[in-house]
Amino acid sequence: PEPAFDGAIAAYLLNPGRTVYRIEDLAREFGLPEVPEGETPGAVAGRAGALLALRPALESALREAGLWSLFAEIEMPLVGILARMEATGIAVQREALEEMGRELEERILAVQQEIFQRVGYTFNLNSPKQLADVLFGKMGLPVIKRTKTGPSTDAEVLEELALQEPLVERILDYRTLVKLKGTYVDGLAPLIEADGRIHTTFNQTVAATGRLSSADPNLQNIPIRIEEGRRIRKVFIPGEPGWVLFAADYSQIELRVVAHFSGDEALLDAFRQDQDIHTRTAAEVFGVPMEEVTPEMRRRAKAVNFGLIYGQSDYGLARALGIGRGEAKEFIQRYFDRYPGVKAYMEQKVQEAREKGYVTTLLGRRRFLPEIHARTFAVRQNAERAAINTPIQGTAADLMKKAMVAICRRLDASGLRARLLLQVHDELVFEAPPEELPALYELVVGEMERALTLRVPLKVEAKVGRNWYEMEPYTP
DNA sequence: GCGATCACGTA
DNA sequence: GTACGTGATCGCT
Repeated sequence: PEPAFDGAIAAYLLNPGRTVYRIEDLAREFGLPEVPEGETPGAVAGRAGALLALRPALESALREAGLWSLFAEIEMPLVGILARMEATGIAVQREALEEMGRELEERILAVQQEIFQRVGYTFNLNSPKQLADVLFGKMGLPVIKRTKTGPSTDAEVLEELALQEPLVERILDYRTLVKLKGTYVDGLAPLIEADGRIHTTFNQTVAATGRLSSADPNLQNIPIRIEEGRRIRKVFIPGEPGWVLFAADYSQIELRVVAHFSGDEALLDAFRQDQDIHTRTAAEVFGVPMEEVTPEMRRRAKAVNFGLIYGQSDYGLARALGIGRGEAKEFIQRYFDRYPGVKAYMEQKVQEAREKGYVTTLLGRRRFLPEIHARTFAVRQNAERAAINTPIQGTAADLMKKAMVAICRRLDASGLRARLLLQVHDELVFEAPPEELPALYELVVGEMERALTLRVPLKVEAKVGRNWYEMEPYTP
């Protein structure tokens, strides 16, 4: 049975930047009588009473803010959907996970040995401080950048140092292996429950942009980019014999949202023609036909497109591409020359945040940005980037949530046995009997593509596999 | 045991 | 440059 009202979710929509949802605090905020704190029967009863009184106050506030339909038609129905996803969980091959652990352990010991041998003594390789002493003290390597407490030893720094000291490459290997074993093998193993499945918690009131988050464990950050880590996905399997995993993900959802909001002709055109967006951007920015775009040009254009979503600065783009600020500034300049609608859109969002104090998504979700008026430049700039990014990231979240509600409603009515397991921001993961795939595809891809009508088509790509590693493109 | 810090995984 | 969560270390209580 679906809950009718959740005070925390109401409070989240009214201000998604809040971090606590204590009834005592909400009561004060909405002008109710003071509620006693503590765990005495009186305090507990007081909170129950206050929550009852809060309901009409929160409901009126939602209506006044134009958030009622988002609350009633998307967020509340989603509560039950997420609860079911959590209860269902995802099956994990314990044996395979443990085998990966043993293999990683072996490799870690070997790499560690090699490093200690070269350094001449042992130390705690997991301590950035001790590592810094070795690299910048004993070995006399140059400090590339600093954290607030000392020299930085992050991957970016180590990659640069590796050019002059091969040992550093081994330290990078060590970091990768330890991360995989610690977070994804030793971290996940104890969370496999008696049913052979891992049950995450989807948090619906944490992310200020409207996204979900996943914790205990976080199943939204399972490695995929690097092959080494990607292998972790092999242990995530369908929970019924003969079943498969089915995934559907939005293609370039955030840039499509930018195209919709900005109305920029070139961007709209690119998506209407279903072009490779990074290649098209490279062609525009470098002034060549799409056929003549080189991999390097595309790589740079891709960074510009990402930067765009994040509210790019010349400084940030320069860092991402490892180029000078002047050159980065030129790229951005050229981008805005070719995509003037995007430039105008970004300026408009910052202005809106200044005037109204908040920005909104397509479905009216709002995020307050009080720091848009900060006296400190860096703090203010951060708020300006959030003003640009939130409507984009948040609208993508709106779309996905709306699709999830529609999909689950239809799935329930369909008699299909397929189950929704995970949401990873722009992707949904199901387990299903293979014979249901054609119907599941139509249902899921159809609802995702038609969740909202934008000025550009929404594109969804489907994949199927015997585990979360072996996912191959699927069309019925 | 707790919190800050650093580092690093995802979209 | 956006948004998250987790693990190890380290200094503190």
